[in-house]
Amino acid sequence: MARTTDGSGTPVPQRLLAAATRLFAEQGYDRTSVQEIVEAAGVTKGALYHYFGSKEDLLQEVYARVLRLQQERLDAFAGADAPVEERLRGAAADVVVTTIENLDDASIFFRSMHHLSPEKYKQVRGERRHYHERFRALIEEGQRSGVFSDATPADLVVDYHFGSVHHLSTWYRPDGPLSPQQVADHLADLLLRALRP
Amino acid sequence: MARTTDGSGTPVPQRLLAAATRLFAEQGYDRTSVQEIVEAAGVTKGALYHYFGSKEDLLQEVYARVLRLQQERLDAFAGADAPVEERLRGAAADVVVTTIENLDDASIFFRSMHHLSPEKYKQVRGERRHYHERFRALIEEGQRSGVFSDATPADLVVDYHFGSVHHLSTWYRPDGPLSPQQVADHLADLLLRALRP
Amino acid sequence: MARTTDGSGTPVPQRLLAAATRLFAEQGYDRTSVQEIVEAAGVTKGALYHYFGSKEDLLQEVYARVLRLQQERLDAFAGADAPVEERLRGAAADVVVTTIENLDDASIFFRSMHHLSPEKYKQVRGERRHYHERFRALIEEGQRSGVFSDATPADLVVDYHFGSVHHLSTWYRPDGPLSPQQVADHLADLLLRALRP
Amino acid sequence: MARTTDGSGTPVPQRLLAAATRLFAEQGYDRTSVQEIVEAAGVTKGALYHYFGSKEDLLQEVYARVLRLQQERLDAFAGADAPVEERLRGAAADVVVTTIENLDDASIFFRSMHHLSPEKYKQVRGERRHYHERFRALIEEGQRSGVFSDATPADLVVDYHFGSVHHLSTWYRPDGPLSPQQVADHLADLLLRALRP
DNA sequence: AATGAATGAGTTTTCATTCAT
DNA sequence: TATGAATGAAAACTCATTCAT
Repeated sequence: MARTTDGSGTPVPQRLLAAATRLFAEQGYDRTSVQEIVEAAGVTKGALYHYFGSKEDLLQEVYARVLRLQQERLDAFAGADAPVEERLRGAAADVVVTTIENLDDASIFFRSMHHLSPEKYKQVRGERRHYHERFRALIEEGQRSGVFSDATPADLVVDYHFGSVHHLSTWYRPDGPLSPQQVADHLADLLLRALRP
Repeated sequence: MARTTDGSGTPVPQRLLAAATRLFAEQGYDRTSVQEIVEAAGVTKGALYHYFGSKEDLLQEVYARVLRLQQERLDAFAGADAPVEERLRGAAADVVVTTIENLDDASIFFRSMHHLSPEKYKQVRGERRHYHERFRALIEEGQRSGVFSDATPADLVVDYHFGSVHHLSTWYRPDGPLSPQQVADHLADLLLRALRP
Repeated sequence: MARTTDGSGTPVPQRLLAAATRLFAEQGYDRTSVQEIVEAAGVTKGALYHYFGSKEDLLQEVYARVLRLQQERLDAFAGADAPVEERLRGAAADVVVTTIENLDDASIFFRSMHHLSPEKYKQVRGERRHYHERFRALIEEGQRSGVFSDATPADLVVDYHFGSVHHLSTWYRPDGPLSPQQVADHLADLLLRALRP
Repeated sequence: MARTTDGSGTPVPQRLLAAATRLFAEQGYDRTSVQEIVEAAGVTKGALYHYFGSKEDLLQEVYARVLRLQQERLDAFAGADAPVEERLRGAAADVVVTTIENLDDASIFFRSMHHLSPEKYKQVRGERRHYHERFRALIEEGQRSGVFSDATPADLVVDYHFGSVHHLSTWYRPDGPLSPQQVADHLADLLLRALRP
């Protein structure tokens, strides 16, 4: 019975994480008080500090979850058995779809990363860099094999694409004219067209 | 004379604005206290509140300045007497250069916009939309005349490019290998290559 | 036990309320800072805001207590089994005695009521009106039965009497020549003499 | 041209006093800022401090005006050539009428007196006491000659009546059913009825 | 595993007053 | 006679965190 004092049956730590994610996305990290989080999760402050060392830990947990998910998906697409342009297109479109499907996490990621303490920030940045490098390797592979133009450094191309991914949380609305998959296809298409030799 | 009590000769409001811009960019809006701003500007809190109604007004002033500047430059490029692909390339590269030259303003813009009160937020968004529409019109003009591919809606193309512009403040470092102009040329190039029919 | 960190054994909220009452009466609501209140109560600001939502809430609590007390006493006197002139005399004298015995509350009541926010003010006024109406009903009862003169509207008579009650905090001094009961008897006497047919 | 920079032709000090009176009555002394006063009067802060030494001086000026007026009127009524009950009735009714006609001044008087510094407060209290004594003398005169009952000390009777006068600003509304004169007649009547032997 | 009272340093903002001009 | 920039002290309130239970 412990850990699940409300009707939902969801364990307390997950309830806290879900509440924090929503509130951080809606109001920003600094504007969200610990009090609001525990109220939204239906627990008390003591419970939060029982499971998480600090408010910042909560934020880091959100990141950890997102990073893990995205890295797994990228690995799957990049390691597939298919021509490089198909693998890149698949990965580029997939990150768009999963970002849209977790827009809250994405908003938090790009808005609140700098609220982490230097050491945690460094760690997250490291994992992020690793992710980017995997993506870049895909582009370089295509450039070496002549499938992609090498007019632009692969680094810059990666930033060009991820810029548009970050930007999604600014403009994408679920009730807009395009489905997540349509947006993803368009953005992947733009990337591949830009890379045509 | 009362307006320039330190050696610089710079009027107090401008000193405050400069200090606030730097601090907001470095630490974020919420993490910057009014106390820090006035200390950096070498005045007292009373002086700040003599010129600005609130901390938020200071933030809005930063925006107003950036928006004004960018709108002016876009108008100049878009209205030039040249083929549409040259005008688009010029505008697309210019916004990258001026963004890099004012990276502080840009960081603030994309990170702290949501800290404005609803009404001020709406106003800034409105001006921003106007700016985007001017840019989109350029792309649509090229699509209609067949110079650009119309495979992707112009709206999405605009967001694709501005995503990368916003993203600059995340990765661009003045001591990196590329000059602002080189980055700008590469990004404009990617845009125009993606638009090739 | 956490609630009684000083020697007195009195719970923190009551200590705060007592300190606030005394200070509001002595200095007025606006002139009393939250800092002064918590110092007088021997706690910290955080503790105050743990129990009371705002400084204004503290003020309203003072009112609530007074209103409750006075309403109870009036009900007892008005509902007694005795001729109307005795019931009115009893009630009129009693409100004087209890006002003198709680002069601090009374000063606050008549000086600081208008410092409440419009909604809270309205609520207090409502309860106050209810109290006045009970008193007026007593006078009207006597007027109808011919025991009291009806030369003056009952409303005005109520205001006449309560004017003098409010006024007590301006002039009454515990070390003066008259005891609370003597003052009460005199004022009730004036009221009943004025009502003689 | 100096002293009358707006269209009204009213000298600046009087404009300031009028603005301050209205604002003090509406919002209370502490809640009214010097800035609000000068804006309402259409001048700047420097002008205010040119004419008045402090915000408190403004308050004292309001008092001085009221006290002077009321003392003059009381002297006229008390010194008239008429039976004492007519003189008392006249004075008692007159103070009600003039209070209603200057309700702003009255509100300020009874609410903000204690905001004066100790020395100014003492001075105003002194003048006020002098006024009360003149009124009391009238009652004592009637008591000695047997026209009024001496069951109640004259002091208390004065406080009884002035309590209701102070109270006027709490309940009297210009759009109510009774004219100032009617209210005055009723209250004077109550006083004299209470004093019947 | 969880409570909730209490802390104390921090926040933005207000304001009467001064003074060089 | 009047300006308005600037001061500096104080205001109410917030909040992440701790800890005895």
